[in-house]
Amino acid sequence: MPQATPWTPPLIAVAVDLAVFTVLDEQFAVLLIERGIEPDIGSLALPGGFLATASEDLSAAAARELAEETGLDAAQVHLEQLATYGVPDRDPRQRVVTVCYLALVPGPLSPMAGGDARNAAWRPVDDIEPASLAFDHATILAEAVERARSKLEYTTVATSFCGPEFTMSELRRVYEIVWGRRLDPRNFQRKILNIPGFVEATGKQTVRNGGRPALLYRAGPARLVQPPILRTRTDDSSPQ
Amino acid sequence: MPQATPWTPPLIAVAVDLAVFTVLDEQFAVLLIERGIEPDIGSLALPGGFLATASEDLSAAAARELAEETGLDAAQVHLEQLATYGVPDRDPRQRVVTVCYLALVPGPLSPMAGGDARNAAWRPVDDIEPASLAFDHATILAEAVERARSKLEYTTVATSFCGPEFTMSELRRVYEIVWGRRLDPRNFQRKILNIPGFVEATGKQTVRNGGRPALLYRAGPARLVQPPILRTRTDDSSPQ
DNA sequence: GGTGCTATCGTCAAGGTGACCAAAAGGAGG
DNA sequence: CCTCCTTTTGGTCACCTTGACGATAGCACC
Repeated sequence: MPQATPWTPPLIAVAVDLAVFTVLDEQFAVLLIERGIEPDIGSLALPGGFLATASEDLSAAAARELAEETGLDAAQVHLEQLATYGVPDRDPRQRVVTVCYLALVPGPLSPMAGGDARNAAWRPVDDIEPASLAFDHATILAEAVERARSKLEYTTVATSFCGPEFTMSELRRVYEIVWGRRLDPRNFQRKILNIPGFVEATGKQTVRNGGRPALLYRAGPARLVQPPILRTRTDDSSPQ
Repeated sequence: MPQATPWTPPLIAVAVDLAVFTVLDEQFAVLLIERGIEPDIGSLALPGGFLATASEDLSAAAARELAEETGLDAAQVHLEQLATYGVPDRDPRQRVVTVCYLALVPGPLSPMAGGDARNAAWRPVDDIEPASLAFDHATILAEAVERARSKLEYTTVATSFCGPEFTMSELRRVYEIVWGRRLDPRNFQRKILNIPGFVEATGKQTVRNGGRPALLYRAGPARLVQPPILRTRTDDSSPQ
């Protein structure tokens, strides 16, 4: 603790890491970069970096990194703090405390457009070998995946994976892909529509080739869902 | 991001703050200290401090602070990371990033025994004026209170507020006091006993003055509760 | 027009929940 | 010993949500 005597606290490098998720190509995917510098050169890692200056805000740094990697403005995506990781030897170079953020971005609209996409790529979370990740990013990624899955239960963030307008089927596919479970279309629609403020009808409907046109919705003002939409172990477990 | 050029990341003071909660005297209380040094001298604040050395682990620092303030070993209490706060001007002296931890300690057994209890005291959370708290601790405390309340819904941490053995009524009082709601004793007991691993019967029962003796339970191995125990807005809202 | 596909509405039984009655098991006081 | 009061515990019942699933609407293609 600080004293009147000239004791000064130790100074530490603070970084911000991002776990950016999307639903792309019928798969739950995360943005990973291939490291081009030591240590762990060649390994996969979550995008991130140190604070730019000693006075940069944490959330501002997260938004800056997100913009650099995906070209997306933080106002358009869901961005929240996940946790902070600071085991002393997690980086062999020096002591680094990293504040990790969770970002959910819409699917087809976000192929790293405008980002300085050196070697960043979307990877399906089910295909990632934990051992191929640098530092302690396997642990971070596992906690981020679980956070994202549970967030779908008691919040409306699933709409963050969709575009500004979406059908009930598209929203349901988000749940099915992220959870890896099949959901009944009729029960799902009943549940969503019974939650006040989850979605709002736009009045429009899709024009598609084959099948009845679907009504289009946009995200509503509600953020929390109570009671939650629980992922039960029933239903089919094959998402596709 | 780090380059091969001799760019070095800014170094920042990292602190650990604690939101230590207990159920004491039929009230939901948090441990606060009265600041003896500038800035915000005389204000109330969450206990905490800077990392002791540049190589101290974050959770180790939290456990050390907890032991200093309460004399409790971290193995006996529930201790989890809450969030990290790093707004640039939250401390007027210098840039400080603080990792806040949430601790839940048992009730009568923890009156700062053994701690260097300078001016630390339990304060009922309902009696705390937000403006009387230093720095951004009012925000931190509000989020910690909400985290603790919601944790009771989907985990078994409520047993952390009880002693090693407790009655169903004592456990129910924890929920009632933390949530500020009355709960039906019979429905509560049915719900708890239907959750596998929440509590285990000890076979013993209380010897008390008046009323039927209550069975004694201890905490079970379960940590997560599914489906959650929801705090509905029904029931009486007066906890006492 | 028939077929196939998707979306949407409705029905029904099973399980969980809140509200509440009733009984068990002790102490205090007459 | 009996009654009253207390607290704990077991049980019932109506209501709601949920999962499972039948049925219909609306469009494209052949």
